[in-house]
Amino acid sequence: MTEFKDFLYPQKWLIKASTGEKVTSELRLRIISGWIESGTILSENKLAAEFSVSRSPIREALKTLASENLIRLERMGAVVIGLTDKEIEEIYDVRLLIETFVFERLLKIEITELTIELSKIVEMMKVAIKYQDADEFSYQDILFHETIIRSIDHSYILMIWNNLKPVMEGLILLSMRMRFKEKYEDFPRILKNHELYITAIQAKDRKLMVQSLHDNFDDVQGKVEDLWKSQQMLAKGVEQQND
Amino acid sequence: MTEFKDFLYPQKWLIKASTGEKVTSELRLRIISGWIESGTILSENKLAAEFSVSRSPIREALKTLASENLIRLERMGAVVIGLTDKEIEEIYDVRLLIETFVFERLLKIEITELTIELSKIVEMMKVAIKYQDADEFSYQDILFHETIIRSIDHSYILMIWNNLKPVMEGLILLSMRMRFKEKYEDFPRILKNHELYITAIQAKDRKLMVQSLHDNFDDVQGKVEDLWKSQQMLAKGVEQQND
DNA sequence: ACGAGTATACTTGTATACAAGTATTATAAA
DNA sequence: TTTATAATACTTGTATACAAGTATACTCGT
Repeated sequence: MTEFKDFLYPQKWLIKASTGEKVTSELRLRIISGWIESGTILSENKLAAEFSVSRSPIREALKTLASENLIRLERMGAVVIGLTDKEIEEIYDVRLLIETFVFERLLKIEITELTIELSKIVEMMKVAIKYQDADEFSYQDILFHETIIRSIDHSYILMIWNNLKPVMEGLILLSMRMRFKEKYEDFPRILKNHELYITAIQAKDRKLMVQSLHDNFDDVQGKVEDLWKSQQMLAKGVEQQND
Repeated sequence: MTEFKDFLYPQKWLIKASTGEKVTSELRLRIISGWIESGTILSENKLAAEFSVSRSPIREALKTLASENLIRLERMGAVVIGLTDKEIEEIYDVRLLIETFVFERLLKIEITELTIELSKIVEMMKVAIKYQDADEFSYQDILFHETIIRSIDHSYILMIWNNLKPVMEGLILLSMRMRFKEKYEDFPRILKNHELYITAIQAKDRKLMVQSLHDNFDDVQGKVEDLWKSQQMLAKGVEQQND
C-alpha cells in the first residue's frame, strides 16, 4: 500500500497499523467527510486497485465499517450509508445515553485519579490549541471522553463506545480542523466546558454534569451542519488536486 | 466444512449462511456455554483444522466475536473472555438502557401496528411452548425485543442491539433449552411478562413498562447462574460423547 | 423491432501461498 | 548447572488463486 499524499486520516496515527487498519481509517474518514457520497456502491476489487492492496485488508475494512453503520453489505457491493443529519443526531443520542449512565456510576466510586487524569488531558488540549494542532486536539478530546467511560470498568458500555468511537473521532477531527481555520474563537468555550465537566464529576453534581454535557453537544452538534458543508468543500478540493 | 453432529447452534438457522457465519455462530455458543473456557487461547490454524475450513472464515469469526467482547485479539492468539456473572449483569444493564430509551420514543409514535406484530409473536411463542421447541421459542423471544427496538427507526440504537443480539440470543437459547427440560413451569410467567410489556406499550404506561422489564430481567437474570452450571454440564456431556 | 436465451464480465466467499515477526526450545559454552 | 545464542516451530497479515453465483449485454430467432 503506497502512502497517499491526499489521505484525510492523520498518517502519524497509523504508523504501527496494519494495512487493513489503514484502509479502514481512511475509508471511514472519506465516508464521514462526504468525499465518498451516500449511496455509492463500493466494490472490493475496485477499492483494492485504488489502494494498491489485495482484497484481504479491504474485506476487513468493509466488515468493520458495516459494524459502524457507515456502509451496508449487500449481495453485490457495499452501499455507503454515510452520515445524514439524522444519523448525527442519533450518535449524540447514544453518547448522551452512555455518558449519563457512566456518570451515575461515577457517583458511587472514587474519582480522584480520574479527575487528575482528566485535568492532564485538558492541559494537553490547551497546548494543542496554542500550536493550532487540530489533530492532536481531536485526539485529546476523544481521549477525555474515553477516559471517563473506561473509569467505570463496564465492558459492555465500553463495547458501545468502541463502536461509536471511530465515527466520533472522524466527526471531531473534521470539525476541529475547520474550527482552527475558521472559528478559532470557539476553543475557549470548548475548554471551559471540559473543565465544567470535571467540576461536575468532582462535586458529584448531576445537574451540572447534564448541563455541561448539553452545552458540549450544542457546541458540536449545533454547528456540525455548517462545518459539514465546509468540510465537504475541503474534501472536494483535495480530490481535485489529484485529478 | 463438514456438518458436526455436536453443533450447539441450531443447524436450521444456518441453512443459507456462509461458512464464516456458521463458524461464528458455533464458536460464539461454545464460548457462551462455557464449553470453551475463559482464558483459552484460540489459534486460527487450530480452529481452521478443527472446523475443517481455511483460515479466511475463521478470521472473520474471530473478528466478529472480538467486536462482541467474547474474545480479545492479541499478538499471538485470541484470548477467550467468555461471560462471567459480571458480564451478564452488564449485558442486562445495556438492555435496560436501550429498551428504556426505546420506550420513551414509543410514547411519541403510533404503536398500533407494533402491538399487533408483538401479539402475533406472543402467539408464536405459545405454540413453541406447546410443542416444547426451545430453539423456536428463543427465536421468537429475541424477535419480540428486536421488533420493539426496530419500531423506533433509530440506526445507532439498532447498532447497539446488533452487537448485543448474538450474545443475547445465545444466552436465551441455552437458558430456554434448560427450562424446557427442568423448569417447564416457568413459561406461563414468561409469557405473562411479555403480554404485560405489550399492555404497557398500549397504555403508554411508563411505570408498568419498567416493572415488566424488571420482572423480565429477574426472570432471566436471577436464574441465569443456576441454569449456567446445568448448561455447562450439558455442554460437557456433548463433548464427552465425542471423545 | 422485440423477446428469449446465451455469453461474458462482473460479484462475493473460500482456500492456499507467502512473508515477516515472535516465542520456544535446543544446543553450546562457561 | 546455568546462561547465551541459534535453530525451529509457531503466530498473524497480506496476496493470490479458484469456485460459484449474479447482473449485464449481446446475439439470434421471430
